[in-house]
Amino acid sequence: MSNKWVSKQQRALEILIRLKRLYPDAGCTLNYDTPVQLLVATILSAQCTDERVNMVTPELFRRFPDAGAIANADIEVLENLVRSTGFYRNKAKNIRGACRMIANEFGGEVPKQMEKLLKLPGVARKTANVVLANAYGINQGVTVDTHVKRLTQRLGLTEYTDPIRIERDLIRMLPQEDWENWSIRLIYHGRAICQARKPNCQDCELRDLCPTSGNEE
DNA sequence: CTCCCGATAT
DNA sequence: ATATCAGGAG
Repeated sequence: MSNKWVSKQQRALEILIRLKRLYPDAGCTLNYDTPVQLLVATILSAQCTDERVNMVTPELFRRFPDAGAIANADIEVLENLVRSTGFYRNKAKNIRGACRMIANEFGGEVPKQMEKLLKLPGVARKTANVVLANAYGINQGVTVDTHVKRLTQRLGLTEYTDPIRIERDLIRMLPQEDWENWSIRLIYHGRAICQARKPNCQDCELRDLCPTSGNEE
């Protein structure tokens, strides 16, 4: 790695420029029609590919299109509909619990405040950030999922392993209007090139900016 | 820290 | 066989 990149922030900003060029059309890969549906899809996406989530949500949303419908659904029916996404008992309980709270306390709409979102069962910073950014265009934080965590560490932009602390580092380094741009493009890059098992550094356009490039052989 | 958990790639 | 997937709760 060249030593012309004196600070982590300078390197992060250059990486952001590259990512925008590499993935100009990157966007949320979960399918949904409403903020409630995005919230449900994001809860289902825990430790599961978006592709798999998109296989179960059409039937789920056809039968239970809004928060009120999911709130009143039979728990075993929900479990069977979401089973293939894994953690299906927790996920069924959480999406119903979240929809009950939304229907009863938030007028059937996903709240736009971080504090209220974090009260929903199955919703922590990562899910809240995804919903706020993609449904409402609100950049309240940086989404740190497994890909963002892994790539931020490999790129030497944080010393932490805790997603909350990693998010704090990224918030300091990046302009707020690019918080979601950063996350979604790192996720694309993590899926396509910098994979968990195989970093694929030979094909990586960020080689010269990455302190761990080439260490995977 | 452990547990939740099915589908898929390696 | 094992690691991993837009994590969260106890």
